[in-house]
Amino acid sequence: MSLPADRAAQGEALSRAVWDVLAQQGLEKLTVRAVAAAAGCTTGLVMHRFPNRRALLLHARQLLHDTTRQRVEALEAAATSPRAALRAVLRQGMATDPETTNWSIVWLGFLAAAVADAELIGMHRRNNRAWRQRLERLVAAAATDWPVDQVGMVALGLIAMTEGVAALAAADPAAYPADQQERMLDAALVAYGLG
Amino acid sequence: MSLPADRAAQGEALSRAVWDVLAQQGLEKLTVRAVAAAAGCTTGLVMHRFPNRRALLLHARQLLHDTTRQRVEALEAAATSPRAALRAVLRQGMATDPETTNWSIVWLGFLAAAVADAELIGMHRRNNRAWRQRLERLVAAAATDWPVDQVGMVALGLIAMTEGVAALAAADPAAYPADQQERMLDAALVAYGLG
DNA sequence: CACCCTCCGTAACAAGCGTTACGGTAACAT
DNA sequence: ATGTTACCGTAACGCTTGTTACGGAGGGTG
Repeated sequence: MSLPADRAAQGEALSRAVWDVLAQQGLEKLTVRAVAAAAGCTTGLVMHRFPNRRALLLHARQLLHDTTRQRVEALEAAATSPRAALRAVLRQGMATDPETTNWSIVWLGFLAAAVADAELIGMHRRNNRAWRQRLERLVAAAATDWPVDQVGMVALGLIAMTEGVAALAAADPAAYPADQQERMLDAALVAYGLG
Repeated sequence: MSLPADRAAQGEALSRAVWDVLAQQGLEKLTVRAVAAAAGCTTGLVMHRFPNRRALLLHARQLLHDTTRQRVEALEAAATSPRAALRAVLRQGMATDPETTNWSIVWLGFLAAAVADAELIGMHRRNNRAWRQRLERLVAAAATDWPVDQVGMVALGLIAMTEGVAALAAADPAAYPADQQERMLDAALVAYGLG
């Protein structure tokens, strides 16, 4: 018989295949056949697991969010101070190694795909707002005496900066090496009074 | 007879149609037929003007860069001080109105399309490096006594922040209204000592 | 052994894609 | 008026796409 765990594991593997195709071949080549090939199966399995292509993309998008959330929560729990937690969480949002670079490319691909898909853009907004709230909480914990306005503006500046440098570094890794991104982040934290 | 200006104007109109389709329908629907429909002509004209779809995209991508460069140079020339020039140039890079929001979506679409296209990614890198040099020059002019390292880090932070907030605001305009972006920019400039 | 049910690979389908070839139209030259 | 040339709309081609339907393989159950 087929345990639900098996089906879930297959869905996860297919979602990972979606990420791979998106990172290596781009959104235009993100076809059901390409995903099946990347997962080492046929299109039959894919279409038996998901009702259609969109459902596959939606699942992969949500799994991407859940995965990064788990990773971020682990970083947050392991940090020794509020400022260390803030820096660790921001750091993983940049593209400082092949792994995070891949995630940034995949993130960009989903964002581009969301332009014409109401459900995808809805997921992006939910996830991004949660992400923003998390960072506002981290900034508030790192600067307990700040007014709410300042917390919001600084959190927004830090979110935008890391998101932006991740995209830039993903598109041109040679021009945006890891140490420059880290020094940029530290310079911003110091400038905001969070160093 | 057909002056070269006519052909150039047609190429420009088709490129604008590419932007429209990219902004309103997304990369996946960016077909030759959709571009022709947006331009009010048939696929025949498109394929007589450009050898193939890729050439059309490359032309539209380069024209996007040239257009923004012209706009930025006008802003820079009209500024009354180095700091005003820096702020004006950074400001237009965000998504603070429907026009700049559209440009941000188009920019994202081209970036996503560049993942699988060596020539598109090459254009992106050339243009982005020129953009970065421009901002380093503006930051250096606004803070004449800074060491080169600091100029580079601050310029990078500002570029990444505006690029990032443009993407976020394009994907979720309600959550990132124009005044929040502006206040975020001002807060960052003040924090960096460029207010 | 026979039966059945689940799973999934294979093959086909219509639709949409980029691209090509043809044919008509309008303007200019003679 | 007639021939020539440039321009571009129309229609078709082959290919790839998402999706569907069929059929076989494998393991429980009587």
